[in-house]
Amino acid sequence: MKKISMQLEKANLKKTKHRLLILKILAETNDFLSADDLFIRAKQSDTKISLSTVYRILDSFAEKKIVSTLNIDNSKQVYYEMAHQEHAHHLICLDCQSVIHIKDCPIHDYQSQLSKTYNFQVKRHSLEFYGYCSKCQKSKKNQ
Amino acid sequence: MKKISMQLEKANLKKTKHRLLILKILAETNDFLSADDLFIRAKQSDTKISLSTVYRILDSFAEKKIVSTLNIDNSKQVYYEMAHQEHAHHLICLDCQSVIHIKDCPIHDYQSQLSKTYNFQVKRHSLEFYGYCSKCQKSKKNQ
DNA sequence: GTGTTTAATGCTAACCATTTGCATTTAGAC
DNA sequence: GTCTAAATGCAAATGGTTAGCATTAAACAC
Repeated sequence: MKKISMQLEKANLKKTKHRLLILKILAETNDFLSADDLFIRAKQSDTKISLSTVYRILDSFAEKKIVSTLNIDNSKQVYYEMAHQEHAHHLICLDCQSVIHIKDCPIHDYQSQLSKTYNFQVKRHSLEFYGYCSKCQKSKKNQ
Repeated sequence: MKKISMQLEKANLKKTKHRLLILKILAETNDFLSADDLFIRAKQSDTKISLSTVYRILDSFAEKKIVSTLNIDNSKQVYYEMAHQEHAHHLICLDCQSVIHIKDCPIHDYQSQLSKTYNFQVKRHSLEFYGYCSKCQKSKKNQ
């Protein structure tokens, strides 16, 4: 059995052609994609799909931790990628929207210290860096 | 001259009663407020105001750095507070939505290191912790 | 103060990402 | 193949935010 459909099996989700298609698209890219990005790519295959199905599939995948989501400040859309096993942070380019993954997490120790100081039970954190990627730094100089 | 209206002066914004009102409401609270929260509070004063005015005022305030914004993961609304001089992070309660400010920033050094490693020019970062505040931890236990 | 100019406001409709309701289709179990 | 619950398509609804345009009000000159 293919690795991709195994994910659905493990998650106890029915293997539908739409779910397999969305999984395949996600598996083929390293970028974060919005629901609409996925919808557009899915339509390009010969499978017919509706946008609400894409949303419903993404919701179920998020619940089962098959995908992870990224909320970019000041952007209204949610972005999705295949979930990695590891906790990660991101460098987000303000110009071209590209995202660089960082696997290293500098604040795990800090977090447990926080919990004590504020008596706050931290469940997760989000740490995102915004700025300009090397490509966009160059093109800005040339303007 | 009052401190509040001085902010408008410094920012080169006309002193209108609506702007002064929004500033006053922001100055009176330590919480983050959504545009709608502000709209509701503003209506309770005797000044007539429309929601689009609230949005426009907040946009101008954000541009002039009079307010700072908070984007909470999985929430569609933007939250606003009077801008503090200092960079801060937050503990956000998943239950009661309360926000605790943390002035300490654990990643300034890390950030400059990142810039070198990835040749990425970091302009800012957002670091938010999600979990349960002490009050909500207690009420969860009692359920 | 009055007049003038330009920005701010109110109102309504538009927008965009996302969600929902409901009828139809399909996967999976028998 | 039959059955049943879950998945899907479609269209309409939702919620936060933005835009267009006519009206009002600051700010500045006089």
